[in-house]
Amino acid sequence: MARARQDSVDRHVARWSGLLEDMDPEVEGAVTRMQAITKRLKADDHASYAGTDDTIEDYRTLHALMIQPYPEEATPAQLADACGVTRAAMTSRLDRLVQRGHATREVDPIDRRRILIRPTPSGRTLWEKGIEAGMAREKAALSGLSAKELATLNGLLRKVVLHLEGD
Amino acid sequence: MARARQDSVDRHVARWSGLLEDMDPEVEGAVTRMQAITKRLKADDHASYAGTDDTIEDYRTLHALMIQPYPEEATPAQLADACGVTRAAMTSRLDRLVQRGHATREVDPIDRRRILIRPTPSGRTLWEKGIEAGMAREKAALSGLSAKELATLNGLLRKVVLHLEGD
DNA sequence: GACAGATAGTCAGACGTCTAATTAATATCG
DNA sequence: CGATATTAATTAGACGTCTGACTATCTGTC
Repeated sequence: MARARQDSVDRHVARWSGLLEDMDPEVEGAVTRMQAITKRLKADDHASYAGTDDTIEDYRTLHALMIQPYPEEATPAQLADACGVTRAAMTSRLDRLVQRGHATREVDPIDRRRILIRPTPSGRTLWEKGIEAGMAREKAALSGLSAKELATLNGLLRKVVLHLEGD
Repeated sequence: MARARQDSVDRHVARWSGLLEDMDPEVEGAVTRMQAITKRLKADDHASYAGTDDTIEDYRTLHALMIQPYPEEATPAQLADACGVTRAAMTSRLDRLVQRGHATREVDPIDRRRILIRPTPSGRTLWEKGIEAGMAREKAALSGLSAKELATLNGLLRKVVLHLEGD
């Protein structure tokens, strides 16, 4: 089995493994690589909306709205949870989304504390375009792996996530 | 071989795989899991400096400073590259670091456009404390994997990074 | 039925980052 | 030698997020 070529993370880890004897290069490498990969994906996501009036956050909020259990209607709190941001952050996301005509805000007549968010046709269009392109970017990023390798990677990552979620 | 238990990502992917037939659950799962893991690590990093006057960015800048080829002396541009932020961001990081007495700024006498950054004793102390704790957090996050599994994960991630770096 | 507590959403202020413009010093070349 | 281009660092203004405070509405209990 041929030794894999070095990536930038190997060089990065090698540089300071000399200074710190109790560092585990495998831990450091895995963490640094996951950070590098997600950073790259994030940058690509943002870049894909450069030059448009919309943002990746617009898309992600709409995506959360579309896949709600009760589809195409949700409260800000539900969307915030689904997107992994605070409610305050969702308020400003929704400000932009409504202002650009991609969604509507409406007071829930049953519980007047709650606001119901619904996508408009233009919001639906934005989501449909975004989901295609987003899946293509993710697929391209992982296209260096075979189907079998990808499944193995995913299994190991699931194990890590299960551990982080406290079993 | 027992089927692995479901994590939150499995449930997340399952919810919208019904709506989108041309989604690859393995790709989506791997990407979402890497994002979840790095997000958690980031949150833990920030939390570990809560209640102190210092931040994880202070630590990371100092870390870059310590592992420079020419140790313990670097320009803002070198630190920005090492930390993966812009020079503008490094300027404000250094403002805080210098203001809190963890580093010094000095004009390079040879090329007076350049600034030389050096850690102070308190900066060195902050780095030493941070590196221990940081490695412990990373180790804990990946402690659900055996040494062999971790090596396999790392090999697959290296392959992805090499692909992203254009071979 | 009134009132204390919980809950939904928003607002205010801070933080860290980004891009683009600016200032200062050095390099290059006719 | 002087004009121009390049390079290093900073500044200005925007963005998205966060925490914590605030308003409005609903719930439960006496």
